[in-house]
Amino acid sequence: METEVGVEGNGGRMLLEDGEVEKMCSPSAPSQQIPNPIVYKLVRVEGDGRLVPATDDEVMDVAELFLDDNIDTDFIDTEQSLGCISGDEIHQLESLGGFLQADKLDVVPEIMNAQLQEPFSELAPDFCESLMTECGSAGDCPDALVKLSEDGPSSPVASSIPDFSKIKGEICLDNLSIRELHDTFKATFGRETSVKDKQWLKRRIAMGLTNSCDVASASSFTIRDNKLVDNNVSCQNVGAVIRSDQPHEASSGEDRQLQIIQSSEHIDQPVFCDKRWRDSGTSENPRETYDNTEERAAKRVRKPTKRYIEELSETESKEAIGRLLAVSPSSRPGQPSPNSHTRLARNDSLGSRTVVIRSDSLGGCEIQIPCVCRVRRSRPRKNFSTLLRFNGLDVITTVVKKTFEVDDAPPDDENANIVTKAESTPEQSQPLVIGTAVGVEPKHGDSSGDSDDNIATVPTTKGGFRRKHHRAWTLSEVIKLVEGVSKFGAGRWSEIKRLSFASYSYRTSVDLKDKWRNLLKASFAPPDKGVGPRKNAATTPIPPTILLRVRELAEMQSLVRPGSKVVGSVPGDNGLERQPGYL
DNA sequence: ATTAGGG
DNA sequence: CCCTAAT
Repeated sequence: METEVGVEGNGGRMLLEDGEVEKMCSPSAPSQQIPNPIVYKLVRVEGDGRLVPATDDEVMDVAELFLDDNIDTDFIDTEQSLGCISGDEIHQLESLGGFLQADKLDVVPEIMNAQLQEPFSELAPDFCESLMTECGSAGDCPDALVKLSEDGPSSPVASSIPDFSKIKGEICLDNLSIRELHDTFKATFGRETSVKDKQWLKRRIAMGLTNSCDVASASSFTIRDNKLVDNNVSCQNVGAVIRSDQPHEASSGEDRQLQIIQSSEHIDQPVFCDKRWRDSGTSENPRETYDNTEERAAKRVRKPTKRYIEELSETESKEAIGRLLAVSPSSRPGQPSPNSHTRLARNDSLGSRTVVIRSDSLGGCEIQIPCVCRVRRSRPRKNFSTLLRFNGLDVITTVVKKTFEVDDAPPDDENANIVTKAESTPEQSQPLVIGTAVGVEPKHGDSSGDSDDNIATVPTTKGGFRRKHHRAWTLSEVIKLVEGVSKFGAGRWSEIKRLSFASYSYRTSVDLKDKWRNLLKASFAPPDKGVGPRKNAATTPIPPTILLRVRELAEMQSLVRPGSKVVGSVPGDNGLERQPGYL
């Protein structure tokens, strides 16, 4: 999809050291009609604080997050108008000064919702329209959303580059006229503003200059050598806001992160990821000082509706679902639910993250398919772990791995094998829905009755989130195991797994090994003092025959194995009489 | 990646 | 079942 939605007119321009992103953000054609376009651009913050244009994969990653709503809808609360990353990264963000505007990150889903509130509805209806069209029909939103014109036909609007040379020396905002304030604003932020509120302008400029919101009383600044000198308010990293010929040496974050930069004319609100913005009192809230008019900019925006999410998801995964349904004929007559449906599942175990899960009926078994429908072409960047969250309170450092881990709730039934992890790598375990070889035969009419428990991820006491809960071994599984061992020998568990447990995707080779160990123990252990009823029926009683067989096999194995711990036992001696050769 | 063994 | 160490 070569749609270009990233357009930029007079909007903010990011200050990237080598202008690379600037190039990428060069306005595309529609910018003439759309005075207030919105630009999303992904950049990565290098360890030295430099910004590096995001790679396609990163872009895709973020796009997925948008679609998947893994960035919780909470963040859509723009009331806070703050997007914060995490405490550790605040510095970096601060160093980016007024050029990070994250408070409208949700604008994309919003826009596509077509039920926009100001200012977007008035801003760029065409833009919205095209977005909707693109996403609705093509079902390829990620690309459409983030695809930025890398070779925009138009030339960059030079005037939108902040130019601190214009505000050299001492300035006193109080003495400036609206017009001068506008100029200063532009010099500070690199874009025009139409706001006529002097107070607001002053605040904004002050904040821009100081990279702080503690500008309650500050109105005089001295700019020298592109640096803010000696003003009353805290001002770290002012240099970062100022265009400089030298690379940013802003912060010293170790991690590279993806960050989303967005700017829009009507959001004249630089975002400082600083608690002060939130915590500051009423008079400190920039929104409130700018609350009175039709020009009110960043207004609270609605969350994307469920419907939106669903539809989007539907489009995205329709194909995959279709495949799955095609290869998985209904095998359980007892169950109705012919129609697939989706539902929105919310997983609050991990900091209230919303996960969209599609529930579908496959062969009578409900299968949950996380709507992560885009197949990543390559692995994400190693440290791509920090994502934005826009909830006023918290900052989230969402590790992508964990984000998707939740989705990794195997169907836990015979159909489990149709949902597999592709590209499962240690660093990244994003489950992908793919149609796999389903040449599997659930033939054993045996009671593989555990087919329908919905086992999901289980949070561990401390940090981790472990997957399965417990899956009782069925008799048929045990038998298969025993058979496998007899065929391939104990220890060849990966073999057994592959050849005998192909249809039990949830049993790993380790599981097999463990189970065998247990079987062994059981088989050699005293034959159960059959004292009355087992209170714990949980333990599937293993038929003595099986146990016997296990013992046989164990002995054989021990013979063959180098353990040679075997006592005077001759090959062929089905040492049923012999007792445990514990090893 | 697989296996073995302990927890 | 999980984790880890050793292959």
